[in-house]
Amino acid sequence: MPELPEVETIRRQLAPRLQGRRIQDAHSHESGKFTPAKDAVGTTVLGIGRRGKYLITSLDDGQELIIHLGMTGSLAITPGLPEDPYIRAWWQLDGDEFLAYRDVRRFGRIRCVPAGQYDDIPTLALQGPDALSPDFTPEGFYQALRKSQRRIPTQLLSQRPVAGVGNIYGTEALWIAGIHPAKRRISRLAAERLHGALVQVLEAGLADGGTTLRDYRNADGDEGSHQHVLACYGRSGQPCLRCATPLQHRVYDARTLTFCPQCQSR
DNA sequence: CGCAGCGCCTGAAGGC
DNA sequence: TGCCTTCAGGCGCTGC
Repeated sequence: MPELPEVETIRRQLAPRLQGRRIQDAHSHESGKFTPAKDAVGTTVLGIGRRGKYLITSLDDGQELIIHLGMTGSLAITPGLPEDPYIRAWWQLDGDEFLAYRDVRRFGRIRCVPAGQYDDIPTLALQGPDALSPDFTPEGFYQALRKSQRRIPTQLLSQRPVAGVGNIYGTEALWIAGIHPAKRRISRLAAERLHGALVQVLEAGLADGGTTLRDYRNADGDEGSHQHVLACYGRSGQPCLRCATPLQHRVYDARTLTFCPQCQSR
């Protein structure tokens, strides 16, 4: 699933190739999740940014084209239109190139909105500071976590205390910080540890070009490599890399969380 | 307003 | 081999 490192990898690849390009035409799957793709036709791309897991493309008519990749979304610039039943939207660029949005499970979402107007995209409107921005501070993170009584992993996935974290990197960070996934309140010190762990795992994931478990591909169609160094996610039953205790997994709030029963205390 | 629960989706994997 | 069930889970929506 594309989380911050995967989305940022794609953003860095697309930015130089999309900037200044005119969008000649567009087409989308009939679902309302994707039909706003057409609203970008006739505009020119000014630049492409990112907030959390949202790609935000600035257009020269004052709109922003907003893309969330969901679980299985990917983007690629192609010389023609690929024969692929899972292309849910495409934009035709000048020079007969296409920006193609592929999403097998259709959990992704495309919107076109006046710049900065995110009322119709609640998660984007309400999300916290991007995890790799200077606005993500240990103290601010601690204060944000204190506002909710939900379990810490659930809070992370809500995007409200911090933006860009999904189950993979969240699971890794909780393992590094030694925080049990059932916890609802953590100390200031633990919040500082979790803050540091989140930055650490997200930067490592980005340096590895993301995590490819099954679907994720970058804009060149390549896999990431961070799946080879995951310490906790997907390793239930295998020995903890710190203490050799077998890792366990349990479902909390409809999400599977893997953790070390020894190192991650309640 | 916070939050729990559900629905959206489809391919892969496991059981029989 | 083939059918069926389960699982993966980010996010929007509904209703308490």
